[in-house]
Amino acid sequence: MARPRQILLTREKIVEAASALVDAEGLDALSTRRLATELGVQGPSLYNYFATKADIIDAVADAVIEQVDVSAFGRFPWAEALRRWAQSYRAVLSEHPNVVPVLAQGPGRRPASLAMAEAVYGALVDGGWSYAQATHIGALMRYLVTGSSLGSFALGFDVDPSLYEVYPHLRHAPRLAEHHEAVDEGAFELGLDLLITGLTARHEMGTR
Amino acid sequence: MARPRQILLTREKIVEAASALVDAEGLDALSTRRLATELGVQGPSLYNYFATKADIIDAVADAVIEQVDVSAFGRFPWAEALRRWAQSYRAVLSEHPNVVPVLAQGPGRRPASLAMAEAVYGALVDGGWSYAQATHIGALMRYLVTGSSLGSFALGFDVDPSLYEVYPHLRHAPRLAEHHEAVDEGAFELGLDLLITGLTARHEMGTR
DNA sequence: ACCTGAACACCGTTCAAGT
DNA sequence: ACCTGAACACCGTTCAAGT
Repeated sequence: MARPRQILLTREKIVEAASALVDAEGLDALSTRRLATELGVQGPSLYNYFATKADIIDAVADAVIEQVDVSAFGRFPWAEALRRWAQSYRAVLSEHPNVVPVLAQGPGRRPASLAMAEAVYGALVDGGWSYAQATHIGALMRYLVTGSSLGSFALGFDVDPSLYEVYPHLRHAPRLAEHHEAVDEGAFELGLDLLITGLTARHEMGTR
Repeated sequence: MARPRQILLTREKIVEAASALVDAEGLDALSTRRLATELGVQGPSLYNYFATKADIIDAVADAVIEQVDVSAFGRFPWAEALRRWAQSYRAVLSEHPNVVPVLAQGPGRRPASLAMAEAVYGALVDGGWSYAQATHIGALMRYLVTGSSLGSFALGFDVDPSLYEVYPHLRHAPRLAEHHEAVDEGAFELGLDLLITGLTARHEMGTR
């Protein structure tokens, strides 16, 4: 039984199954053997479609970025466009927190990530920022979006209450987990507001 | 040969060797067998000192956080203390970029991380911020510090120049790698400045 | 108490088949 | 061209030894 009577896989099917697995159980749950089983196939079959497991993960990550709405960049001034893009970016990443560690590493050579970076830099440069400043602003936005989408600031505190007896100000930390989405979204909105307000002020002052 | 004529390991020796390995070759290079070899010992021996590999990594991460200078919190008003702490935090993380993904997940139950969080929240609350606001500000600082210390914003672009022919605004992206520390530090300083300036303004307006 | 070899249940990847 | 079983060189972890 070592033959294909018919094609069983496509790149799309593999990416779809891998995305579902990562979303449901995390990056660590994604193994080539496990993924293959999920697809009714043997492990090595995947290598007919992807050179390495890292390439599969890259495809999963790029599929997430494809969902980000960059259309604001044509339709609004740079500050408003930046705000709308960042909000869409965060909304998408929040639905796929397990993929965020991959995206936090940078665009790599993923097409959707590069196209998004191109749109952001283009809009900032068109808006009057220098390339150096646009680079800083783009980086800053990525810190904010990826940081708040890891979704783990609140969850990152262990839930064992006895842990916090020594730390008076952290007494309520384990209860953060109950509304962790609100905490991370609140921090994101605060940061976005401070950054855009501050950048707008500098832009108007000509301090660029 | 299955006996200890004398003790070969301590927790400290293990953490030291693990830190060196992670700093030099990255988290993926840290395997229990490899680490044991480095220590002149067999893999299972490590389990006399740590319950799991994850616990070893936690100890490595906490040793990094121990180096962060939190002394500013007693000596300066909240805004200046926050700035000094964030700069020390980033300086320490920049020397250990491979550990940052662990720290980005949150404090967990690591003592130094919890003590640092306690110091930050205490200072903010003493400075007049509500617990809810202090939580947002603390989260925001972590996004900024961990994001910029991944050190990979600039490095995250693939170096193959032919990749960028389609993206006019990214033409110079591969050359970012040459001065990636400066890019990430610049983005961090810009973000820190915008956040602290904005927070100070809100604090003075009583908008807390 | 601490270190060992052997073992278990996994990995990512290669490759010579087979159709 | 695509799928397979077998194999290679790894993993983290457990456990019954041995001292």
